Amino acid sequence: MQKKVTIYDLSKILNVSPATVSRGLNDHPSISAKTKKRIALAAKKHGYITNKFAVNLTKQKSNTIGVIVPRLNSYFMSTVLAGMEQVINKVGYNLIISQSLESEEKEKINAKTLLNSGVDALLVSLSYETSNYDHFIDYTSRNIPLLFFDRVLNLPECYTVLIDNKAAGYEATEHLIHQGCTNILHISGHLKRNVYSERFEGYKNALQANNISFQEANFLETDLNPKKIDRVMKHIKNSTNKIDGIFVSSDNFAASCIKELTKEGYRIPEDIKVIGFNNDFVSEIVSPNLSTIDYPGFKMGMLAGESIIAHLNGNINLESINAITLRHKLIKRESTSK
Amino acid sequence: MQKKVTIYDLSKILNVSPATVSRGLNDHPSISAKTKKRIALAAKKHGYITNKFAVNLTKQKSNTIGVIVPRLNSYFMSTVLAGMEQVINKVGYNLIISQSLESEEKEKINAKTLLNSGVDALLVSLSYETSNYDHFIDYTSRNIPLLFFDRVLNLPECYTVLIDNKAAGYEATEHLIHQGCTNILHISGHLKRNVYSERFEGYKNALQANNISFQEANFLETDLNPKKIDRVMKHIKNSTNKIDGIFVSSDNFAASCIKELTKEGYRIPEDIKVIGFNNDFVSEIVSPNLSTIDYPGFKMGMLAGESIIAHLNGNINLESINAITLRHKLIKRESTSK
DNA sequence: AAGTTTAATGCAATCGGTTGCGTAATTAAT
DNA sequence: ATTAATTACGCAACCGATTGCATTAAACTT
Repeated sequence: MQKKVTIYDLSKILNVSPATVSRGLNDHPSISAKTKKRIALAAKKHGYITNKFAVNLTKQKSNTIGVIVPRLNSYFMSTVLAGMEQVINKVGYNLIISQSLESEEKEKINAKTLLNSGVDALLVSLSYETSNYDHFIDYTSRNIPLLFFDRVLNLPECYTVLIDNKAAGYEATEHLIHQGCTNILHISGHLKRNVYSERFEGYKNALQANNISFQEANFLETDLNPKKIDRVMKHIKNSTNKIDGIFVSSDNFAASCIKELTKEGYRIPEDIKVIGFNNDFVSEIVSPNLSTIDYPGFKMGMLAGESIIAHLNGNINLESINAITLRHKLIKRESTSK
Repeated sequence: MQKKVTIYDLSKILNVSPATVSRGLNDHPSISAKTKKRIALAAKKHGYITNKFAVNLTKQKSNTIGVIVPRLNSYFMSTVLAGMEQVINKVGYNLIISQSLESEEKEKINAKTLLNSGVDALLVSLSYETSNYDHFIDYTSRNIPLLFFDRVLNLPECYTVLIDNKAAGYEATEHLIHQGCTNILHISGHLKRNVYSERFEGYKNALQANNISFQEANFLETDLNPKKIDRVMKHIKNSTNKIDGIFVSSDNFAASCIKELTKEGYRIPEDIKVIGFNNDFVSEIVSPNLSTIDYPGFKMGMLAGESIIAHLNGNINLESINAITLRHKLIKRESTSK
């Protein structure tokens, strides 16, 4: 193994000071062109690579951004991350990614770990469980920028990137109503999270606007895990009024519903119409095709990444901005046709 | 904003030397219990957090592991990453994740960036394109452990985690044969990558073992992008001998095939039987259910993570091990039933 | 009581760049 | 030719923790 080459080694080789080598490598204006060339050549020749540890220490900056997501293995989240990674890498930053696995405890630990490892900023999408937010105080009190995306939190110092879930929930529900549904079941995630509570709001508003009274029995709070579909099926079968429409807050779960309902003899969309959320890949695969809300995950990731970078570079100041809302889109497919 | 507290601040407050504070915080045996307690208390009281930049510099180690994957937004990859993240976080390491987007150029850049940022090890799944491997020399020559998973490379110093793709390809193909198929199309990814070339080998071996001669026309090298399904459909329609079985190297693509074939009037599995690869979520959603090869992504991630950690801790030496092969499993579903 | 262990802590160098300030060398101005 | 202005570079402190090697203080031997 070759031992690592430092600017001190280069400075000896070139007979200049380490300061000159450092400035030369960083293209500092006060170094002459020839000297820069000599330095660059020597650096290449001896395989010099800058020791980021030392740079980080002096600059007190790691060029690294932390991310906490509920889970990595979801189509939506991995798409968001792909967007982030793309813009962030382009400007020389790195992404440290960790998952909370929907646990508040793990989210806290991750936040602390990332704080410790010196991330320059933190991007978070909250876990299902989280209801105490003290672990973010460490960041705000240290002026480390904090940005929430998708599953957000309305802290005064923080900035959020999301879609208008209330409007989207409204549109999805109204679409079902327009297609003739009158007794619509809403299968939601945990209401603690904005994304679900707001879609629920939208759902209720759409009902009201169309003179349909909301029934408690038509609301199901779940963890949207396709493996726990049984409870939903039981609920549907046992409902007193025949359910003729379902608005599910996740495509995966909606696809499972379609699959299971079909198996039980229900015809989709004739007996029950179904609409999902996310425009996941499965929505085009399931039969019948799933109507859904297009959710711009990749753009959300890019935007979150761009915003945080711009803030770090001092180009924009997130403190004056509250939230960025992305455009969503209703996608009508077979599962809700008349 | 509170200014950051250092061990020097604490040492002044407590009237001890910085060395004592450092040792106290690290539970060094030569510090008395009372002093340790005083130090711990003061640290908590003043919100001290260790400056990882300084630690990294002295220790020349970042407790960070780099990962390069082709894409983040794939069900399989995000599952692998979830496995890695889980084991790696548990032992106090962080994961820096980057994606090559199937481009050799980007893979090279990522490798360099990660090297620069001082990762302690690198985990790689190769891009489609990559055919030159010089960017990994920087790692091997510096004795930075390098581990390939899934899409691997057989370098002497490197360690790989994968499944037996040849056997899996054999089983998938033979299953189709057992179900009565005699003219089986294989839709593959780029043969440059082991995962695809070996499945192809397995496919050919299974044909041969069953006295079916391999037809060039029954092999399609693609990039497995569902958006480019047209070419495949054309191929199937134009094939001289009626194709009665398809072995696709990806569930997503297989699901798209089923969808499209059904649309064109083919009956699955009566006219054509289809088997995929990966046991992705969509395989259970598509109608008919897709037979496939179960591919232990989460375990693969865990194993890769555990191996690299064990190596870094000196518990095992990867240099003596060549490859770890995980168990796969044939999953028979409706798409290949008789 | 003098010498020897043992326990507890401090000194100071080190990791590898960065950067404000000073200085020598070169060029421009008068 | 002398002074002023640039240009090019070096000095040395600094970022914050770690650690080998003293050193001091306390405990133990004989």
